[in-house]
Amino acid sequence: MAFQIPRGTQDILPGEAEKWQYIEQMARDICRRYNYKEIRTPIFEHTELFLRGVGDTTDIVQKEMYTFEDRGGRSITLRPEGTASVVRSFVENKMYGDPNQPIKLYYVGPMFRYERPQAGRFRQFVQFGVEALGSNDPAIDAEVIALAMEIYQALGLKKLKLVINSLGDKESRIAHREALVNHFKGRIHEFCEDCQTRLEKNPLRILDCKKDRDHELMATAPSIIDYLNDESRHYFDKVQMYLTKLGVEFEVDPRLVRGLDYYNHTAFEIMSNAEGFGAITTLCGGGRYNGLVQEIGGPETPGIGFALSIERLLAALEAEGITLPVAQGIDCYVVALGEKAKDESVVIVDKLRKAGIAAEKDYQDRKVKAQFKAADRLQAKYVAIIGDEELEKNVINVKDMATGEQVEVSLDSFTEYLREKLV
RNA sequence: GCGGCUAUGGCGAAGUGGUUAACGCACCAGAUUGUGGCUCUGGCAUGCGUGGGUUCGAUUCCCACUAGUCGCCCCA
Repeated sequence: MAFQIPRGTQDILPGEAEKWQYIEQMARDICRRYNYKEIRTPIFEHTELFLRGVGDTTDIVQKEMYTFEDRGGRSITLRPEGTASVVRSFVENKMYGDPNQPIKLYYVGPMFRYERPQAGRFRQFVQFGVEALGSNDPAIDAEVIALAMEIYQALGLKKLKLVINSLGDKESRIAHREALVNHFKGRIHEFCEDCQTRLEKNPLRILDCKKDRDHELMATAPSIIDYLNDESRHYFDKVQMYLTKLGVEFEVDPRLVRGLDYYNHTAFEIMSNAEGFGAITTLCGGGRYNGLVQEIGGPETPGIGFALSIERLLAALEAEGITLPVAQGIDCYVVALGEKAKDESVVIVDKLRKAGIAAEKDYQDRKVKAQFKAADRLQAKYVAIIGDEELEKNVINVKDMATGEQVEVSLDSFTEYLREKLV
């Protein structure tokens, strides 16, 4: 093959693209009802934004960002996620000055990560996300979570699990981190190499380790929940209270963590329980990031949001055997016989189309039989047959493909006739 | 960045170190010179991911590359 699609990317072909449209439309509609407005930001940003937003401490940034130099020598990065850009725009456009607080935004679009493709992971993938900036009310946390759940439920997914946790505020996090380090420090040599580096870099991640899962120190490790100060505890309680009031079922998982410093308080993930879903079960991740706006150069502004991948959403739908109600067939296929009729058929389909009817005709010079087959393949509800006989009488034969019934209709009233039939 | 497995027509899938590379689906044509979904008949890969190498000869053996897939690392 001469050309191949770049690694980790995919073509979304007709048949598949309709599902994307359906999902995006559903998400947009839910956002409209929750009063979240769309924001469109560029697909690339100055690398510095992500270094700041995501944190350059980890080697992830070096390893997994799609970074390159443009012709002007600037370091550019294809956005790996949506939040940094949204916050940048929030600050740059001074949305913090808008009287309509909180600012509630959503976005859909491609994101890029330079990683080895595997199940549910691509180099270009599409995320849908929302961000609510400017409110410190636990009710907005619950709202954001409920919105995410509603998207999945509206699409018919049943096998969902919502887990939430609180990372507390800075004070709580520091206390917890210290406790973790003390807990593992003495016997860290009993753990895997990764965990030994994690102790320094990110002790929270030790709790996630698959290899050392059964180590006795794991079960007794200090839980963040026990280190929440009164304010954080209270905040978390309120979030749970609101979720319960909203009828959103959840599970508290103290092991659910977020690596970056500006994350605090609420963290949540929505996972799929569906069988045969593979190693990756997380569909959606979100949390509160009260430090981020300031980090990006804006005034101290609280924020919370989530992002979900459409690819994984589709995989979850597949795993649950859900078929989206996407329209496929056309309304009418016009079969033409003979030169004159063929010329006339061009005008006939045009009339149908302008009347709002999805119509198609043959362009391959096929015989009648083949034209019918084509109509069948296109799942045409009706086939209209026009030939010399019909032309002479100024009529057209209309066949209902489901029943096989065929009636003769005057050419003048044909469009109207079909329109009534299709209602 | 690391490891396992894989790569044959539009799709699925057999196969062999040596004349014409099974079969199924789809598609096209005919049986039915103006009517689909069923049936029958016929057609449809100068080539077996790409590039090298071994060999008298490779789709089949070896190497590299590319891609897919599963997993590791990590997951903002």
